[in-house]
This record gives sequence, structure tokens and C-alpha cells, in this order.
Amino acid sequence: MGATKTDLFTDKQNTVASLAKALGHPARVAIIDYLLSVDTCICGDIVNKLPLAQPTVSQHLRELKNAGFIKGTIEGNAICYCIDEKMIGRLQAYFDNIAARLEKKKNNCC
Amino acid sequence: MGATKTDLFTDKQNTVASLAKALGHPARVAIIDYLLSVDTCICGDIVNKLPLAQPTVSQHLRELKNAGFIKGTIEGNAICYCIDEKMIGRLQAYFDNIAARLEKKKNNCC
DNA sequence: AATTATTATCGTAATATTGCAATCAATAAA
DNA sequence: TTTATTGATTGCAATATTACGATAATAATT
Repeated sequence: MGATKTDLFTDKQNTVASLAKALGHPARVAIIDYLLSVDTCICGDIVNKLPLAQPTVSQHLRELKNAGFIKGTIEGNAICYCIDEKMIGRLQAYFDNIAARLEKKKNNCC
Repeated sequence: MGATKTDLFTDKQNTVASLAKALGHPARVAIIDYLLSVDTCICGDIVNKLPLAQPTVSQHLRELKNAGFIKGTIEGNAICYCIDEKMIGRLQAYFDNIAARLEKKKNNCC
């Protein structure tokens, strides 16, 4: 085994899980951090900002892209990666919803 | 390799990553879902609600507990698991912050 | 005390992830 | 055209995760 049984869960559960999983590595959090901190989007120096080799960074970028967190467009012979708000918004909504429901429950246990 | 190089990243990045990672599996999202949907916290039937064997569920519960998402207290010879708002709040704050910063940037790239 | 119920732990197999060196593809600059 | 430069891909080794059967530990029940 080692394979997640995604077919046994709802689409929503799988979606949240895969979004969360994409952020489940400090390098990928660091990439998001960096993209947020940069104004001009002449990226590509992401590799220089991270303490990891280029292929490793490329792999993390791909995972973030697959999850929908970032999008990239060709800019000369470099590529410009930017954050895509959509997925951030989705996770924001997910946690807002949980927080609201917890508020309603008002800690009536544990 | 296969080991994440946590020492190369900031504490904050590692914290966010490990929280996100803990939610990076549909079974763990499903557990949170279930705990939210239940009023009385006589849990333990989590196993019955999930399509996974008991040891697997126990393992997922431990990961959620280690991450700080849930807390459990002994209740008779059963254990009552509940959501701990603290970590939810932390992730909520994390995404709120990102959303706010993205709003400020107003999509000036890609 | 023996049985039952509930949860944790151990051991193990299958699969996934992480990380990098080497290499490739595409574009830009010389 | 040749040569950098940038980023993706491939291949591989090390480690982590997922899942479960078997078993242990604890508490309640009989």
C-alpha cells in the first residue's frame, strides 16, 4: 500500500486534502512567501532564494502549479510564476467555515 | 533522500507546512468533517464512519493530534476526540493574510 | 476471573515523496 | 551559428506515508 484510497472519499474531501497536501512542504510554503514578497514578477530567481537544487525547485513548482496555487507565463526565455488567488480563496473559505461552525458549537466538549 | 530538509527553512514555514500536511489526506479531512458534524462528542465511532480499518484510522487520528488539530480525553474506556480551534485559527490567519496581500497587489502580473 | 469493547502499537508490504546529478529543450545573446 | 541561460525531464537512491493484520493494553461488563 502507500496509495491513498481517494475513491473512498467525497470530491470535496479529496480536493481539500490535495490542496493542503500541496502546501505540506516548507519549500512550497517558502515559494508562496517569496511570490507574495515580490512586486515585479520577474521570477526565476526563486531557485536562488531557496536552499535547494534547481530540479528540486522545479518539481515543487510543478506541484504548486498542478494544485492550482500558481500560474506561469513565458517571459522572454524565463518563466514568470504568480500566485493564483482562486485556490487560496478556496482554502480560506474552508477554514472560515470550520471556524464559524466551531464558534456555534462553543466548545461543548473535551 | 525522501527526507524533508526542514532545517533549511524558517520555523514559520515549517509550521504552516506541517499543519497543511496533516490535512493533506482525505481521511483526515473526513475526520475533521465528522467531528464538526457531531454535537455530542461520544466519538470512537469515527472508525465506523470511515471506509478504513481501525489501525489506519488510529494512525490518522494520531497525526491530527500531533499536528494539534484535535485533542482527546479518556471517557470511560473510550476516547473522545474534539477539534482544537487553535490550529484552525492559525491556518485561517495564514490564508487571510495571503488573501489580504494579494488584494493589495491587485494582480499586477501574469 | 473471564469476556467484551475500545483504542494503540508493532510489523510489514506497497506506494509516494524528496532531492539531486545528468541531461534535454527552448530561447536569447554573442 | 555558436554559446549561454533558463527551466523541464529523467533516473535513481533514500526516506516517508499509507494501509492493514496481528497483537497488546486498558476499562467496563458479566
